[in-house]
Amino acid sequence: MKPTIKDVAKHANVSIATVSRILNHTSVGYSAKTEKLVMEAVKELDYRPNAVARGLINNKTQTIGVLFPDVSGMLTSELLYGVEEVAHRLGHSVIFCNTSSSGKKTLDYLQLLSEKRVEGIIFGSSVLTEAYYEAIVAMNVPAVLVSTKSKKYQLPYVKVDDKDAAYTATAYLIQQGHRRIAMLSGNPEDSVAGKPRIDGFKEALRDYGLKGEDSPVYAAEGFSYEDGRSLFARLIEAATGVTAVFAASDEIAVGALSTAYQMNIRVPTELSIIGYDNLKISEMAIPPLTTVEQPLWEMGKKAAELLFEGMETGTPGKSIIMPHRIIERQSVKQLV
Amino acid sequence: MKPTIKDVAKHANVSIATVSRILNHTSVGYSAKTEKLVMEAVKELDYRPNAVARGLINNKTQTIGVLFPDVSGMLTSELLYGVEEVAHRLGHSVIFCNTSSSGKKTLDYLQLLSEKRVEGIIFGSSVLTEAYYEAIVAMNVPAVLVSTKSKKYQLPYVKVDDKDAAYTATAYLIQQGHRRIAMLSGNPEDSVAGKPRIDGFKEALRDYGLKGEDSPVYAAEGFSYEDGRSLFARLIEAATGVTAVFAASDEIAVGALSTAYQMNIRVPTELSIIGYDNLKISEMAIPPLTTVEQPLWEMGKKAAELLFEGMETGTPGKSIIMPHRIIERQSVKQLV
DNA sequence: CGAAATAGAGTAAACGTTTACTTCAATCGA
DNA sequence: TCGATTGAAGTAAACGTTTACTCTATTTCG
Repeated sequence: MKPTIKDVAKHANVSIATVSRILNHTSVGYSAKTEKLVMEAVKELDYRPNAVARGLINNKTQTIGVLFPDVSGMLTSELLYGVEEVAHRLGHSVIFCNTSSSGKKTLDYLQLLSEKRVEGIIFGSSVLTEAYYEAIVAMNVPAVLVSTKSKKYQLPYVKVDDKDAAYTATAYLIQQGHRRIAMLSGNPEDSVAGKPRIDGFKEALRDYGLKGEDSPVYAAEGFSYEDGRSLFARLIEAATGVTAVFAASDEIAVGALSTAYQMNIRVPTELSIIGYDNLKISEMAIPPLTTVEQPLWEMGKKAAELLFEGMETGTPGKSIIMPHRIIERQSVKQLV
Repeated sequence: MKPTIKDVAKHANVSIATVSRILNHTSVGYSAKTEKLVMEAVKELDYRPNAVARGLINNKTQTIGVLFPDVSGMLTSELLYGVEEVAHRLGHSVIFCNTSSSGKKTLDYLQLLSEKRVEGIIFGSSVLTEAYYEAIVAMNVPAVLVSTKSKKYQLPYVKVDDKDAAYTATAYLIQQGHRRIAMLSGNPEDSVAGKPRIDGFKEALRDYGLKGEDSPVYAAEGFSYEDGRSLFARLIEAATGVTAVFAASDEIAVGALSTAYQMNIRVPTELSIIGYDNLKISEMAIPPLTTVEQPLWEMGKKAAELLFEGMETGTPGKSIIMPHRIIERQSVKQLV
C-alpha cells in the first residue's frame, strides 16, 4: 500500500496536522526544524498526497471535462491541445471524452463527469441539444462552448464568425476576379457550420452584385473528404461555367482537389479552390491550399481560459469571436 | 450544494446504509418497497453519487492516464481514440496528457497521475527514459507502451515491428522492379522509429542482392512534413539515379510529394514513393499514397485492453506485435 | 517579575461513501 | 410454544486528507 500522511507523521514523530500544514505550505504552524524532518520522511517514504482524499475534503478535483465528437480528428485534436495546455499550466487535468456524435454517449459522459465532480466542462464542435444543455446546467459547473454556439441557451462560446468568414472567403474570390463561384457546403441543416457559411457566401454574392444562378451551392451530409469528392463530381457534372469554388471545410477542399486531379482539371489554372479551417493538410495539399484560417489552437486556449475565469469568478464570462483570415497559398488564381 | 446520500436517506426515511445498498444493487438487504422509495428520492433530488468519495473508500478511481507527445497529431489522435473507446466501454475515464516531448512535463504528469491515483497508464509514441520508467514503477500500477517499446525495461507494448514493416515496404518496391531506392529516414538515433526502419530497409536490400551504394539513406531530425521536403530536396540534389523512395513516415512522404510537384517531377511516372503509417493524409494525397499501414485505432484499443487485463489480473500481460500491410494506392509504379 | 501575547504542535471533526456488525421482528421447524 | 433462522434495516468505523480548536511552552513588555 502507498504510504499515507499517517505514515509520514509517524516516521517524523509529529502529528498528521503538522505534516499537512507543511505540505501545504501553510505560512504558520511549524518550525524550520520540523519542516526538514517531515520533508525527509516524505522523501524516504516516497509519499504522494492522495488527491482523491484531498478532493473530497476540499470539494475540488482540479479536473475539467472536454467533450468532442470524433469528427475530423485534425480539427478537434488541435482544439484539444490548446485546452490541455492551459489546463496543465493551471494545475488541472483534463478528462477527454469522445462523444462519437452520439447523443447517448454524450449524455453518458455528462453524467459520468458529474459524478467525478469535474469543475468545468468544455463542449466542442457539435450542436448543443436541449438534453445536453439540461445535463450541463444540472451539473452546476461552468461550461464553455468551442467551435460551436447556441442561440437558445446562454453558454459562453469561442469561435470564429462562420458567416463572416465565409463572406471573407467569397469576397476574396470575387476580388481575384471570379464571377461564377460554386460553394461546396457541408450539411445545410447544421446551424453552426452549415447554414451560416452558406449565408455568408450568398451575402457576399449579393453585395458584389453577382447573380445567384451563376453561383450554385452544392451540399453534402457532412464536411469530410469523401463529401468533397462527391460534391466536386456533382459540380463538374452540372457543367456550370464556374471558375472558382469555395469549400466549406479543408477536407472538402482536399477531396475536390483530389477528384479534380483525377479528372485532369488543373488547379488553379482551370479552376480555383479556397478552403476553410487551415488544417495541417491544407498546407500539405497539392497545390497548397488557399484557405480561411480558424486559429484552432488559440481557440482551445481561449476556451480554457474562459472556463477557468468562470470557475474563479463564478460568472459565465463573455463569449469570444476569434479572428479569421485568409491564408494565401496556391490554389486560387487571379483572373485578369 | 449537491445532494448527498444523507439527503436521499432523510428524504426516503431510511438509513444511508440502505440507500447505499440499493444504489449498488447489493443483492440483499432491502425490500422492493423501500427500493422504490429510495429511487424516487434519488429522482426527486437528482442525486448523483460522489465518485471521489467512492474512490476514496474503494481505492478505485476508474481512471487511467494516457501520455502522448504532441508530435504529428494525426498519429496520436487515432491512438487516443482507440484507447478512449475501450476505456469508456469498461467504465473508465481517461486523463489526457500531452507531454510535448518534454521530459519535465512528462515527469510532472506522471507525478500528477500518481497523486490522482489513476489505475493504469498508457505511454505512447516516445522513447521510455529511465526517469520515466522509474516514475512509472513508483506508481505501482500497470502500464503499457503503445507505438513504442523498450528493450531495457520490461513493460508490455503494442506496436508493429518497425524493422519488419520497413523490410516489407522495401521488398515491395523491389518486387515492383525498382533497383535503386532511396530511403528518407527520420531521426536515426531514435531507437524505436528511426534505426529499426533503416535496418529493415538495408536488410531487404541485402536479401535481394542490391548494392547499398545505389540505395542511399537520407536522414532528418524528425518525421515531419518539413523534414520530408528538405530530405527530398537533398535527394534530388544528389542526383542519384534512384527510381523509388521509401519514406519513414507518411508526413515525410507527403513532404516529398509536395516538393516533387514543385520540381516538376511526376509521381509515380518518374519516381515512385511509398510511405509509412497510413494516416488519413495518405489517402488524400495527390496521387494517393501507397504506404504501409499501422492499424493505429486497433493499436490504441489493444493497448487499452492489455492495460485493463493487467489491472484485473495484476500481471503485466504479453506484448502484442500488430500486423502491418501494404496499402496499394497510386504513388508506386511497376517497372517493366 | 508576572501576565499577556505568540508560536509550535496536537486533537478531533468533517468530507461522502461503503460495509462489517448489530438489532429487531417475523417466520420456521420440531 | 419456543428457540433458531432469516431478512430488513440501522450504527458506526473506515478511507486520507484539511482545518478549527485547543494546549503548552516560550517570548514580550510594563
